[in-house]
Amino acid sequence: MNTVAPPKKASFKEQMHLAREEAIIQTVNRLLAEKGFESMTVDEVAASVGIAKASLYKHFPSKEDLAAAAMVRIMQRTQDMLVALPPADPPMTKLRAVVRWTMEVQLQGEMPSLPHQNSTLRAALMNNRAYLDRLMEVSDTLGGWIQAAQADGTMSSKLPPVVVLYTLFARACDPVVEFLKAGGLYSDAQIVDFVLESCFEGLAAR
Amino acid sequence: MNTVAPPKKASFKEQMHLAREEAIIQTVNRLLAEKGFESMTVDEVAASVGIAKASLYKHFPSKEDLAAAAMVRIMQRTQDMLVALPPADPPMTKLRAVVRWTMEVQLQGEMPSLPHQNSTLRAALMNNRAYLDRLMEVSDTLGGWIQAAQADGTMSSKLPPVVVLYTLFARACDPVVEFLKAGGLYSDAQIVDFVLESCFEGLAAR
DNA sequence: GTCTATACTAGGATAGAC
DNA sequence: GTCTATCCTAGTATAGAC
Repeated sequence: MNTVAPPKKASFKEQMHLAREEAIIQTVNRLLAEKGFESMTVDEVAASVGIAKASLYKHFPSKEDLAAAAMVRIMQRTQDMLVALPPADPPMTKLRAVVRWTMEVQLQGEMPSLPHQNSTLRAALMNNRAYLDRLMEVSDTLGGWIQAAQADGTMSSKLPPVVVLYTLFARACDPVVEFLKAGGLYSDAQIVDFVLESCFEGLAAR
Repeated sequence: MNTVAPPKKASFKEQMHLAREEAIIQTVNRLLAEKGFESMTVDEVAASVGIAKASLYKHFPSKEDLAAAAMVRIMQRTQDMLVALPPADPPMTKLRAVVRWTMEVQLQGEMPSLPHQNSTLRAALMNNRAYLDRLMEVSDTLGGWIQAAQADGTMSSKLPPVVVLYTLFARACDPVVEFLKAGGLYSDAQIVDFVLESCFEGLAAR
């Protein structure tokens, strides 16, 4: 008996494996948001997850891969958020919702900060297919909405779409959010509203 | 003879000393802009300046002090720029000029990036009187202009002045500039115009 | 105040037992 | 695939001669 491999048990084991990796990635994500790639240490990740450092390296072959996995995950979450938006909404409404969402993630301390120009992480990401694919799809989706919004007259046509795209991406790591949060004068909801206002309406009076 | 200390020679020596330190700070400034505090190494600084690492440590007692000196210098440059603006210009004009200047500095590769939340540099700066004094004076000057611009109706009054202040500061390290520069599609002048446009006029059509 | 040489430590990665 | 123990490089900082 039992000459046939039991698929359920294998699947269970695999699920445990994936759950563990998910826990790791979540921790890495938080630490990346908190201190950035360079200041985050693998010891710290291991301690925070509650496993030995060597075990971490069984899951991910390097610190860069560890961080890249977290970056892929946030990109995936972004993609999921995009497809969950009401398709019937006008493009400008969807773009505002996107920025709002990224700032909420940031306020939760779950938005990993951009790797710096020279970072080894940047290089790793530029060779990471999973990351680049998601980044490209997100860019395409947003790019389409930007062009549509410019076409229907709700978005300024003075800026090339790529400039708008980068400007929206930049809001995901806007230090203004962090500063206002640290100041403690305003609620999270107010901070989101302020940054949205400055982003879309501008600083000059209308 | 020569019982009186020769002030000229002492001054010359001191000037050499200051010139050397200025060269160091300039190098540090560039490296901070290029790679950030964590990725910048003291070896690299020493090599780039062309002196031995131990000599560096005669000038500055630690890597943090080294970086802090560069941060003080950029703050000083900012202060100097502010006082050089035509006093008769309307406040909104001056604020635009400030943002334009910070972006030009960034495009020159001379704008050190903000230290991350958890960075040891951040802690050092928060204990650095020279830095904090300059930061506060710059903030006060800009804050005054912001209130004046809101009062004369050229700047939106929907945002608290401190939010506007942080938003302007954030433009000094806006990743949009870096991205557009890396893209190579636009000239420096165009990049500056685009970011200024998005910052003051906003993304929504007017 | 500059150098060469070196001490010391943090931190990324691995060996090898279970 | 988890652990403990260890390796080893990179990088901050210092000693000591000139």
